[in-house]
Amino acid sequence: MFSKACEYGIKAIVFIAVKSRQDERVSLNDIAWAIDSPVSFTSKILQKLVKSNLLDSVKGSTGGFELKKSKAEKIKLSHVVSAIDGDSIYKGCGLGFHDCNEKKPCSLHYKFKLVRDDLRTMLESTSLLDLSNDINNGITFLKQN
Amino acid sequence: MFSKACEYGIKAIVFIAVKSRQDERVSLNDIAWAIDSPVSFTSKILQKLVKSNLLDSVKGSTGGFELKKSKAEKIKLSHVVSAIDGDSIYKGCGLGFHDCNEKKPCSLHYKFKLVRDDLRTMLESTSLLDLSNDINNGITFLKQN
DNA sequence: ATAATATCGGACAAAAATGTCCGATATTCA
DNA sequence: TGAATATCGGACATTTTTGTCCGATATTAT
Repeated sequence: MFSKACEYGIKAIVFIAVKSRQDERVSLNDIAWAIDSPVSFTSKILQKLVKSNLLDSVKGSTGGFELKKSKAEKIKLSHVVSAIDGDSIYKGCGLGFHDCNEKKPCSLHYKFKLVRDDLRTMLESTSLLDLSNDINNGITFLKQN
Repeated sequence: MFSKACEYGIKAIVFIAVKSRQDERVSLNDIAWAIDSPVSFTSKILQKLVKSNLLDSVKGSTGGFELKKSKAEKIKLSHVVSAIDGDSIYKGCGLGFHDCNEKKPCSLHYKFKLVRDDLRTMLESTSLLDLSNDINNGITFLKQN
């Protein structure tokens, strides 16, 4: 479904959202430990999210990553996925056609569209705030052990 | 969403289903032309589907690939996807956890589960016969041009 | 100032997915 | 029987994804 990079990216930004709401800036190492991901690879993904303006980073001794509070409810999962994997997973054709639509539908079009639009709605309506709330309330987790 | 191999695999087996219902056996070259896919790569994918017992192949001069008529309505998209990509796309965790469930749900679990189960239902209820019907009726296509 | 510590950026490495090539094998037809 | 033609199977090549390493840069605290 999502690439590994995207899985790490979602976990990372959600973890940052959780910490940022209590004004804690987190370092790359903290993040990688918290979500159980390879440090250097995670670094690349975070850089991409920073460049996409979804995250803020601070260099130097007490630096790290943070999410401006005002962004937590504005940033949706769709933005994160789009920044890393692109939007074809929730907007594209199931069989990979570039130009598949009602006028010229691929073999899976009608059945796939329903599912894909559900995915799209889910991604576009779920905010980082929503996800960080669930974690704060102990309902969900970012790490298995 | 699906791998390239899986996209080709679905197109290929649907094309074979269409031809097989009028008792036409099709060659690898015909298939690759019909679905606009790289010939040798398609060959590998078809071999996998044959080994998974979703298809039958016949060697020799008038050989090719065919789908036993009785199989067309029994084989669902889920079987094809599972043979090529595995079933994690419609059964697995959205964040890649091996052991994500109601007891220990990942951050995306509840929202993702709804979409994933829709996908699963769609894949498990759509048969090759369904898809070949739509093509026969000129409703859908396997090739863009 | 300088040392410590953090991200940034580019080069590099390994693994997986995608795609190619060709000889071996099986079947049909003349 | 032998030539033609199809899939099969393995080795190989390319591209993308995943992951590592390290010097450069920026910030903080001593």
